[in-house]
Amino acid sequence: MTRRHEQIAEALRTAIGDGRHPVGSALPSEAELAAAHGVSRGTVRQAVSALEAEGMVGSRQGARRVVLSTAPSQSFAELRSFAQWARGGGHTPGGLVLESAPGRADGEEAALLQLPPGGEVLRVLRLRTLDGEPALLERTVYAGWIATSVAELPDDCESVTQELYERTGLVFAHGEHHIDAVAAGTEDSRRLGVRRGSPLLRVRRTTTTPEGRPVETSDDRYRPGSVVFTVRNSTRTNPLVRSALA
Amino acid sequence: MTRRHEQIAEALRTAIGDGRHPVGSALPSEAELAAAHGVSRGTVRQAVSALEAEGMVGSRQGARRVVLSTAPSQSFAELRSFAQWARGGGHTPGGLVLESAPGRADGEEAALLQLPPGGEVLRVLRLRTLDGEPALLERTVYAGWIATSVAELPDDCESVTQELYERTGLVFAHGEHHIDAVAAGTEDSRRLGVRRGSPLLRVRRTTTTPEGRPVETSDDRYRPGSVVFTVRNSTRTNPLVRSALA
DNA sequence: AAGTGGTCTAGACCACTAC
DNA sequence: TAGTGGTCTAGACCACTTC
Repeated sequence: MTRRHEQIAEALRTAIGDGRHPVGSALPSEAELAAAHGVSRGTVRQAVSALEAEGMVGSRQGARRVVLSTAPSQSFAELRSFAQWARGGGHTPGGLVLESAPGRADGEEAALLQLPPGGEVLRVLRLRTLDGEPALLERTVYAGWIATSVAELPDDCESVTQELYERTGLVFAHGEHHIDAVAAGTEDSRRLGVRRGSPLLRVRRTTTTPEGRPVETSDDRYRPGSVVFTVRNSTRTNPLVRSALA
Repeated sequence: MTRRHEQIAEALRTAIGDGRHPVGSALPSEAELAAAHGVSRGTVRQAVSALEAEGMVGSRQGARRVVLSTAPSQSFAELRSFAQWARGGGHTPGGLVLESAPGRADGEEAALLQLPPGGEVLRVLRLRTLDGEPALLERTVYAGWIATSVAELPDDCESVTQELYERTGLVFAHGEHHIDAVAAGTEDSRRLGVRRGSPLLRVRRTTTTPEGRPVETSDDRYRPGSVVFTVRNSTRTNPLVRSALA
């Protein structure tokens, strides 16, 4: 990484992580950091604002920045790719395609994927495991233009994200996630090994390319006790919205 | 608002919202926006990076920014305060304290609130309603130093956040939220009017002041079908983490 | 080749905090 | 009152996309 602001951010993350800046303590001033790293104040501000977006430090005009958390940094890749996330946490991911069939988009799917009504899609039902235990059931709908490549993947493909990137150069860059809780249906309970009606964490998501072109939309159901989602936010960074249903 | 970059961001949000920049279209270049608003490029970049953090636009080096979504902006205040959030969406919030009792922090609570083991806390059980319907059950633990002020609030206080601000000047600035799904227990089901064992969305959160001092930690359980959480993210902005349980 | 966003500099002034 | 972060300017060069 040759970018100075990213180097400085990484140095600060390390210093916070190993206790040189404990939670509750004040960070050096921007001027001090600029002098220490031999850069301008603007570059230092780029670095600390990254930490602020990650929720690791807080700031108030007139006072020094405060360390809020020592937690490691997050990554979109980890959120998007089950396999990358699992390996990053020291777990072993697994995947198995249970069903895969071409079809036509219904009204909602067409809107989410920005396809014409009745456009071609590929529906895939995939079971994901964590250390050998069923963790979530994915019902994914892929837009027609990527369907052929997805259909060619092996059934036990561990990381769809990585395979698609290597085969087609496709990059996932943006995502929208809706989180709620539902009761396990018949298929959910059979596939995940839980009782019918037991609580599942549902995440409905749509992912797009860097250009904003939708690639897939999915309904993921997590077995309780296997996974927790965490959001860290501040007055300045507002990643999460709570929405009421109609 | 006298800040130029915030004015420009708001103008862009409006333009995107009313269709002058449809989803998928390109935004004007930074140079054009700077000229149009009579500011430097740096100020324009502050404005568009706010939209990027909100997930409304995407960007790639060398190409113009792309509109990803027309959704309105989000706010930490809305996430933190049930009442503010509800009113913003045109709903009527209600609140009722069911139980309130002083106590001593157990190990986990002491750690979350940065109190000594056995430190004084105030435990409050509160039912929140949306348009008259039970929406969530809050089990909140307040740090001792704010407990007196909380205990003085009326039982049917609509917005705890706002009342505490007006009475003590306390501001909530940072939060960490852990989201999963659980089955309704006996008390949950009675208070929320759902069957025992039915799925609830659980959010465990800790909130701190701008200085990073923890104020409260809470276990909130949402009735299914009443509320959805939404996260929008990008390669660049990483608000959400998925964590496996031990 | 021209345009665009990403990075970086070296200043300036202001609002707010801490003492 | 001195220090600090928030805002803003007016440049510069580079990597990348688009044509």
